[in-house]
Amino acid sequence: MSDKNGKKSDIISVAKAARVSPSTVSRYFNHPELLKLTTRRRIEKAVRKEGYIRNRAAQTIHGIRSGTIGVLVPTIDHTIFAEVVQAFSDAVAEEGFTILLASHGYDPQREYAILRKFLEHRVDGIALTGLDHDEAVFQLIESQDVPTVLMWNYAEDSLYPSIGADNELAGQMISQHVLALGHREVACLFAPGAGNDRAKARSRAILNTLAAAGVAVPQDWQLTTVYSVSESKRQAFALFSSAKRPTALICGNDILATGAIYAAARAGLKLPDDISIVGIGDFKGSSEFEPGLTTVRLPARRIGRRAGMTLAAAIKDPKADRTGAHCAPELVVRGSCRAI
Amino acid sequence: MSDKNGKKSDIISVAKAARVSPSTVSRYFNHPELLKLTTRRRIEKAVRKEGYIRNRAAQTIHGIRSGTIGVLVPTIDHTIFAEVVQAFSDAVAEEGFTILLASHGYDPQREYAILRKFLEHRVDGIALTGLDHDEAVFQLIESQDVPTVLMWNYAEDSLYPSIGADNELAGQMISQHVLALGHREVACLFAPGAGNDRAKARSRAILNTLAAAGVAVPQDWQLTTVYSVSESKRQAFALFSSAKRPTALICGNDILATGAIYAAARAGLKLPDDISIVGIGDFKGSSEFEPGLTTVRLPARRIGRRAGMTLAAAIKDPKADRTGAHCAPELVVRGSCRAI
DNA sequence: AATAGTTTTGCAAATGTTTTCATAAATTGC
DNA sequence: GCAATTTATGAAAACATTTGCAAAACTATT
Repeated sequence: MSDKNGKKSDIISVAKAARVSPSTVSRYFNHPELLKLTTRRRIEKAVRKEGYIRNRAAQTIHGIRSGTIGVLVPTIDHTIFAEVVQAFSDAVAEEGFTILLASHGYDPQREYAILRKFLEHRVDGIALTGLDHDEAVFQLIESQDVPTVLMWNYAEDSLYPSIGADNELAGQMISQHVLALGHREVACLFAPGAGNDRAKARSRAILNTLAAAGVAVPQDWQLTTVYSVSESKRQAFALFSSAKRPTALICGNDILATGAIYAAARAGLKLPDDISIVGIGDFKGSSEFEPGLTTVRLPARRIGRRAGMTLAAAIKDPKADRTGAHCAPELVVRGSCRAI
Repeated sequence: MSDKNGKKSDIISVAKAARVSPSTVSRYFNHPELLKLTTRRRIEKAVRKEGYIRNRAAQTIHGIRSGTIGVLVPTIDHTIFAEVVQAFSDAVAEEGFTILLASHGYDPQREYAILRKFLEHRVDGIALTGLDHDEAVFQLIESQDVPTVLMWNYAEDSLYPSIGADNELAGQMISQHVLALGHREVACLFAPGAGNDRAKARSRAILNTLAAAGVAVPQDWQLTTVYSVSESKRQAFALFSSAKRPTALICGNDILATGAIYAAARAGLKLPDDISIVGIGDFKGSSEFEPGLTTVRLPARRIGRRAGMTLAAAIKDPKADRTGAHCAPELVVRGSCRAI
């Protein structure tokens, strides 16, 4: 706001320094091609001298885009979301947008409150995580009609363009693989479904696919644990220490699988001879375990990038293609699951 | 901007609906205690009916704070930064701020450009990662005098309040531990120091501490690798497969150590009997390995939270205490490093 | 050198708020 | 029931810009 002399530097002070009118300075930034080369130079010098920095807030009240996009994720510090956010941010940065980032911790109330905040800032677009959201959330978006995308999960009939993987399909793929390898004694380790349609879709699909093949997962082999290596390690360890052990453990995501792998090590079980473990996600590092984790890749970076590009396009051109995109999951077979 | 009827809804339309003047509506939001209860009710109803959402952009040009803080990290999708950002975001959210997040990928040019963007948005505060930045960056901050904190690394004499761990000390601590356990054949695996004062400080301290104890690390045992499990695994595997093996490997951070651990598994080496491996960071999950990773904890969450609180305080009260804070690193001894 | 045409610039209104100051309304004391 | 306070509201200026329109400054043409 102030240059080295402490004077505030606005478009007017620049205009004075360049001996032109404020309008001309405005044009210098917004339509430079309308200016004579010499005035352009003069203004450039004045801008530098005054240390002037454009004020987007003042532009925004003229209906000009704010250049911000609100990104709302459950938590930032989970590999998956961090990757999506990184890719998203990079993609929209190329188009000149900056992201407002917030996390709601799976709390619908907070999600609504944050969304309101985003709208107060007059974000040009909104990216939410997952398909399911409070009715109030959708109403708010509808009423303000801000371009919106839903990331991470994919469904053809989602309310807003969804860009992500079909989590149901992912669950199906991994269980089919496990079945194909001959496993019939299968346990599951899921993330809690509350406020998390991705987790819900996966566990549903896994259980259904197994059931369809005649494999029923007993109640005490259906474990649920928060998204955390240590928690899943504890749970899996308990499972492995019990009298009857499954031949395979299907985990709702790779983090859970990581915990399970460590639990197996602690329990003295060798992968994949003593126990098969699979995950969903193919997070950074999942390929590096010894043996590598068999999983279903959900292309986080691709999703983030694509979501960002779609949203940026929708903002720049309201008539742009607003259909979602399915970033197909992909079975990645490594050494952690063997045939029986 | 528009309610369900497509009419734009601003403070004036609300005023009309409530049959009061715009000033009164403004007061309803900013100084509700000045209003009569009945008018307050009337306005409340009108706001709801019109679906009005405050416009921070319009407030901001009145010199009112924008309610945003610019956070600039090298990359978002590395555990450490994700954790810091999460904690930071939570802390400032409590004070009503939303973060503008961007990553520069260790490119000073981009850092400067992003900073400018932040300032265009009239952020109320800025959080940068690390102590070292381009002269231009500091000049820009200086000229706009925006409250600023430097996160992650700590130094008493930093240009702006720094809140983080003393990375030099961390490097010292881990190498002292390794030395104390009797290791003399020590190899190192560092992250590249370019544009990364944290990495630089650590490797410097490690080498110095070892040297001071009379342990010289031969050139071909000083490995450098990008921040990636797969890369460090490759490098460590090469090291472990060579004719002469060190008794201990000190890694610049836990991610690198993770790769090294997998490399050991692949090379058929048992931890800690055949090789000792240590890291720096104590990232999520480092405790769960079998055996757990001996490392130096850098309290990411505490740093993020503290940085957020300090910055928020500095914004709200320009005379607030602006000294940094040292979140001391802490040696965490687990099973991955044994005495010789 | 005058005219017509084109390019460049400035004026003034507009944007959505906040805030100061003044006025109107309500409350109190008598 | 009236003046003196106190409280609640409105009018208008201010904030930092953009933009439509008109005026001024150039160029090209004759």
